Amino acid sequence: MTTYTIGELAQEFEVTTRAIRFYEEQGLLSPARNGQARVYSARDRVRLKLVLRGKRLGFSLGEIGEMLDLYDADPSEVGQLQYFVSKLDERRAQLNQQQQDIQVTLKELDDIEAQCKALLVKKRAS
Amino acid sequence: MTTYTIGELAQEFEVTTRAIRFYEEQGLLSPARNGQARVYSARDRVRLKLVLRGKRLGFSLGEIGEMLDLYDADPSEVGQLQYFVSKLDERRAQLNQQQQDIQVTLKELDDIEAQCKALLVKKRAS
DNA sequence: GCTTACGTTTACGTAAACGTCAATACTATG
DNA sequence: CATAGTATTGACGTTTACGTAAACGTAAGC
Repeated sequence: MTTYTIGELAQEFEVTTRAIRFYEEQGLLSPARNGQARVYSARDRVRLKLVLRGKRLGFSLGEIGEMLDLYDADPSEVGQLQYFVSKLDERRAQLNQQQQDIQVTLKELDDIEAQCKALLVKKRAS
Repeated sequence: MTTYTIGELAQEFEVTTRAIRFYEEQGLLSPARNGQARVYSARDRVRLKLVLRGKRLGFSLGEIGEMLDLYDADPSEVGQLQYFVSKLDERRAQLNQQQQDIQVTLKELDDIEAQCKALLVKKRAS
């Protein structure tokens, strides 16, 4: 059962220990303790990974928290479960929107680069 | 030559006028004036659209500013042009990373939803 | 000419996401 | 055992991206 110190995780994921502690303060992580020192399990590590992925996607820590809840919640009541599925759809819609945005933007970058290359050829000719 | 008032744009894109003025303050927009009133051209509208798309992708206004520069800059010197292309690649890398993140996340959402549906079937059976 | 609607600037307030000390504790090593 | 390295908990500071209110200008309609 491998564990990690806060410093190890910070180094692996290139974040500061301050950030990791802050995520804990926000309820996104809850590592065990050895005395007063934090001890991170494999599960904690995965959660941190998910947090950082969420950040790269531009989600707030609050939203990321909701997503983490989706991952490990076990909705016992059917009503809750349906609310749950609606939350999933919400996320999916956001992510699909992002995908579209990205594709449009990537295409635009291609166009710009093409113009640049054309310009370079022109310059080389002159 | 169609133009827009700040209120029209705010309504169309569902942002506050305050936000639009703030984007201007940050150098992302520079509408013309009629007296002291702002007058937005089609180009300004496009830029606002790009700003909002950038936001949906989680970019900071600073980064969005750089991207806007990429769109309409005309790099006259070759050195600048190469720096330019490197900037483009940088953006592309970020967007590709985001695409990967999204696909992984979407797949995970699918898995979770499948579990939910299985759970619903189970409940219906009981 | 007064109200209503929309616009303006100026300025202070605020939430989010950490950064940056400071003071202290634990552990390992020469 | 003294020092170096890594940890801890406050607590205040900072940046970003606006919100919010105040005080005022202007054009339209009754």
